[in-house]
Amino acid sequence: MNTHSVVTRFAPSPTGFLHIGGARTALFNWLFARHHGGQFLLRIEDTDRARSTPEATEAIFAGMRWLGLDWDGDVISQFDRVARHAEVAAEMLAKGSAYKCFATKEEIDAFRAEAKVEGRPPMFRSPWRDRTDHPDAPYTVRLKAPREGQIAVADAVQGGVTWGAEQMDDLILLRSDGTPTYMLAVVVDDHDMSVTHVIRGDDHLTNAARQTLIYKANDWSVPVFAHIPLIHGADGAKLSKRHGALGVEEYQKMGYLPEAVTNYLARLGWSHGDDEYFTTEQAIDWFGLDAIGKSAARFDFAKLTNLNGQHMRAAKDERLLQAVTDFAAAQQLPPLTQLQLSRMTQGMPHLKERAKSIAELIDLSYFILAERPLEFDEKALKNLGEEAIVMLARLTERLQNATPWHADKVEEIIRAFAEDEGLKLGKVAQPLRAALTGRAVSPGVFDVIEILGRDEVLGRLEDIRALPQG
RNA sequence: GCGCCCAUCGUCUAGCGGUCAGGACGCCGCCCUCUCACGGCGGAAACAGGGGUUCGAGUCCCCUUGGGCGUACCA
Repeated sequence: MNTHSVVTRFAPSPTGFLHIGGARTALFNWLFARHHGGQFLLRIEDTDRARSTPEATEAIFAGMRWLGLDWDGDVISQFDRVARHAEVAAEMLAKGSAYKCFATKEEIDAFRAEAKVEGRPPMFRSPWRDRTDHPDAPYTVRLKAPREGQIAVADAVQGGVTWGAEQMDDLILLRSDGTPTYMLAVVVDDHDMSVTHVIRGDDHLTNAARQTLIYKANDWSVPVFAHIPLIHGADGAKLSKRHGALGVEEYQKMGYLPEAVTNYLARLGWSHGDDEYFTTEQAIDWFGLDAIGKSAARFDFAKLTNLNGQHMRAAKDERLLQAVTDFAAAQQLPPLTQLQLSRMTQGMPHLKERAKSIAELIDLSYFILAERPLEFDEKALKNLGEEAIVMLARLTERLQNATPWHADKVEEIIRAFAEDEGLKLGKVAQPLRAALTGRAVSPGVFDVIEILGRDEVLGRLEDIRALPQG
């Protein structure tokens, strides 16, 4: 074990569910830590008391668990650390790397308004930066940012990025009510947690520069930054609910497998040669910051769905069965009966070949889940005309004597029947499928027959005689 | 406005000076076939534009255009 080499963290604010973008950020941090045998920490950025909720925190935990992103150690609450943040601010004040600013919100607003009119940068320049007189009034603690030179960030993904010092303002560390700002809290927490690699969305790139200033002011070592490109919607615009910026639990409800979501997310912005389909273990094996691209990716449900189909086909039957029951529970469907469960188990090898999601698999399982008499969809009905029903009645007689009741035996009988009737197999199989499944699409009829069992098959064949014609 | 980032098929991407610009999803056609799916074979489909550098540019530099992000006593 090499726990000291790499420490990453995921630091969501608990203001909503774990959306897909956050999930990918978490995934990258997790993959990187696991690849290096390091630690992956979880910190909840709950300093915004008004917007943070315990439900959201719970949703984030649930989402990460579902994806299999396990974190090390205890979850850190940023809010619990406000005293520590204030302490660091006090130290900076004492060292002179920060100062008390007595400017009021109104004064700052006025400054900005004036700057805009005069075409100057809207960055506030506090008059209190170099003053030593301290009125008895509320104040904020500001960083005394360098006014000259360059500030550089060596980003593992973006490369070297520099800003002129004139682009940096004296950002607020502590608000006038004494609470820390995000900028201070993140740096202090990451430092205290010994985070070595900060992997996050590239919307934070400029924050990296400002945060670097805080690290330097405290003589702390700066972590490796890796700003990964954001995910966009299918139309290239910012990801919204319409596009898939849903909570990860929504993906579960749509019937996606976590390993497929993980696979897809990993491929968004990261690549390993031409590999498209891979397991989470392989992703851990292969993952590295150097193979992360710089441009934003669009979310594509079609590809996710395809990957999901591949993962379903590769999944063990029992795992899929579990996913089915979980899915049913999540959808608040009635739990499966013993009979349904056993038929489902038997049918799984045939079902999973055809479904690209758990939802589709369940839909395809209608013939397993339904009770007699079946409901027939339109396409099934088209296969059950008068002639077909009479034909199936003749077939039923032969089927009754099938022994053993196995797909192979049944196939033998049906093929012989078709030949005797002078019909192509399809002319028999399609009506038969319709009669047995209520649909025009299903696993192979011979398999369907074996799964359903003699009594059920014969029963269903009898049922269709009652079908109204016309 | 200012700053920063980005730009290869519709989409995800490979490419790291010399390739017929490769793969995957999706799409189209054919095959397999009891339906569907799987699988197999084939096809259409891209280096945003313009300047340089170089014997040679998708690859390096500059500009334009188009996107994105940031510019809070939010995180």
